[in-house]
Amino acid sequence: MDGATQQTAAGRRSRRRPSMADVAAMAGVSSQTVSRVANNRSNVEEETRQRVLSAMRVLGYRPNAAARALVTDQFRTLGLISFGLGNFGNARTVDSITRAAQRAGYTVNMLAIESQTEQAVHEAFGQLTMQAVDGIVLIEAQILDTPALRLPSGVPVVLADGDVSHRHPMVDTDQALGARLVTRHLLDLGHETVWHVAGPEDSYAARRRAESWHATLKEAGAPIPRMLFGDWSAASGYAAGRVLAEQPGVTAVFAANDQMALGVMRAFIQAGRRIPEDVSIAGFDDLDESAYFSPPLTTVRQDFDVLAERIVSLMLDQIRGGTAPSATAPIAPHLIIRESTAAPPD
Amino acid sequence: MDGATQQTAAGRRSRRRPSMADVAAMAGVSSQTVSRVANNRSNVEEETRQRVLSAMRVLGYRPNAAARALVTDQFRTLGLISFGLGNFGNARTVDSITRAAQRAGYTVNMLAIESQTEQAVHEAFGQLTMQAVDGIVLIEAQILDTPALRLPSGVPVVLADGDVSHRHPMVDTDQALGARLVTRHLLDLGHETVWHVAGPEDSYAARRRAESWHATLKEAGAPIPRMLFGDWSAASGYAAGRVLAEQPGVTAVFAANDQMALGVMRAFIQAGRRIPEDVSIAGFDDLDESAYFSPPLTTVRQDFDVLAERIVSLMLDQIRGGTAPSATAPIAPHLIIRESTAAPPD
DNA sequence: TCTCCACATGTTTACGCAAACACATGATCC
DNA sequence: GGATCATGTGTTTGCGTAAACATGTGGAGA
Repeated sequence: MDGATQQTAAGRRSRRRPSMADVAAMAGVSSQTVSRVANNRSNVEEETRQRVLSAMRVLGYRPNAAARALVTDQFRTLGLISFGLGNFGNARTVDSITRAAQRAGYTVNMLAIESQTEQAVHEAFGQLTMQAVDGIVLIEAQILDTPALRLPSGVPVVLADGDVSHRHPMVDTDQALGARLVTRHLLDLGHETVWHVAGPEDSYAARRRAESWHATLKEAGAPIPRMLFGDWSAASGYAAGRVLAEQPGVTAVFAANDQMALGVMRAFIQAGRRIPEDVSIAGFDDLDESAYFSPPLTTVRQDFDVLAERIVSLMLDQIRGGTAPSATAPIAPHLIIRESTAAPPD
Repeated sequence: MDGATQQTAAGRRSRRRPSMADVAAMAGVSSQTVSRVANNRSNVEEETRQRVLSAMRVLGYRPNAAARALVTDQFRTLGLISFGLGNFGNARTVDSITRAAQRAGYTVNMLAIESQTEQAVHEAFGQLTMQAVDGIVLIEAQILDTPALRLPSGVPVVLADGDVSHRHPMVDTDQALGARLVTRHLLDLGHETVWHVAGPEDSYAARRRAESWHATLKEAGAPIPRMLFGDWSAASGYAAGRVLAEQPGVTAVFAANDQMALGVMRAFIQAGRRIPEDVSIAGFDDLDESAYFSPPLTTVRQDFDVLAERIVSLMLDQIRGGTAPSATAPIAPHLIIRESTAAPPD
């Protein structure tokens, strides 16, 4: 009986991951010295260090992240709330943020939300603050300043491409400029006006692109066609494209992202309209793939890396300094002209 | 002087995030009762619970993840090592894993590695084990069993679409079956043989697709053309496509993923060859977008959700049970025939 | 009526680490 | 040659939480 108990205890003990104390015992030093070696402080004699290091190796020691974080009060992890990686623009953004964070020695803890409801954002936020993160990045969240959704304080937050908030630092792409560039480009080509397939109504980026398209047309005195809505997917672009392809007057379409532009192109081609001879199509994002569409897509290039760089540095400022950094100017995108746009047929 | 010190101390105290002790003091209960409320245990009187809850609200209390993890020994976070989200197939996989993990109450902590070198994988692994994770998922890592790269034990690991390992559970898509399906499809259409644009040489998935393509041709007694290599990107597919478009005999091409297939299609179209009348092109992955290429792409659909579901459940088995689960059968992909493939010209 | 038990709550402890402090030892300076 | 200092190491402590154990209360069952 006693033997069995012993064995169980031994089993349990050996299953337990080794701690500093175990390493210390084996190396014949204090656990504090082990700590010094683990954090490679300079004030440890070389011979001692080697002894500790080899004890670590033998025991397979790994520092316990929880204990360390409890003392240092940091995890070197950023929380990230986004709408999932299905949307390529999102995926690119998240990719860039991950890399930027990594360069700063941080990893990224992801949480995807399905919908843009206050409820969903709030829940995600709650879950993430209970997670081991030092700060939270919110992508494309536009409903933060509603009274119902008060983001809990005490956690550094950075907003990217979302609604204006006076309570948190933000980073933004100049969506308006991008939309203006494409719209003008199409108008300058000689098109009487430009149709628009917008992103979902609850997306802030989509709204700003649409507003700017509208303003640009108005400035130019061009007629303003009714806007169509998609959900960023190629399928929704295709659906919108079919509607547009039935209207004979359509000669230029600006889709709010490249995926939808792809769908729009497909619909027109299927309807027997040539691009760009019969109709010009432009997108937004400039995915790596867009240059290989048939025809290659005229679009607006976003600099995801710069965006990510800024997000991370704003985050680190808050984590380290505690100061609220000033807002930075929005990042300017630029127009990439390819073969999907041309002068209208006469 | 004393006043200043006082103030500083007070400032510091107030800046500190409130702990259970603070909530307990305000609610006039012990901190253990606060803990019970926080974990909503049943054995707390309703009136007490409300008192604690409101104290939490007033103080803006959030549980400290580090302290909690130190005691419970779990973070409810999975580490994930992949090659970045630039590749859409990867992005889809990561997206599915994130969602599957979320359903199980876990978040995903990402780390992207640039290259498939032992060094990079090893470093990523090291960094992640020091992070606050309960287990680590490795996607497409094929060099794990080299003697130099011994994954540290003590951390649950699951391998996805990677090299065979006898030390860790794995989940796999049946790459060979997928490649066989497309190749056979093209052969059955009447093509004399099928060219192949493979993924990078160091990718296990790419290698298996290529091997299966080769075997299928051999079985059918078809001539085996020299294989071209890409890096999964549309640009590399385009480069390969230009080479192929110069060879007049090419009537059918199987690209190892949809992005490269897009590039190949572009190259052929640019060379004045019609798809599928002059040449058939097929891909692998079935991105949502592939149905909207011009023409829509014949490809192999991978079920990323099932893959993710299995990965996560294998992970949880290890975390909870500690048992090494048996290997599951590879996930069968299936062929999606669209308009990019047809009988060869006569 | 007394015992026993369910229930609400409090007290003590351990988790693993790093900061703060203490203490030797030997070199360096006037 | 004693004061001063840098260097390597050990000891003590506290971070915030949840488990384990302890206590007190009231009601059910004999």
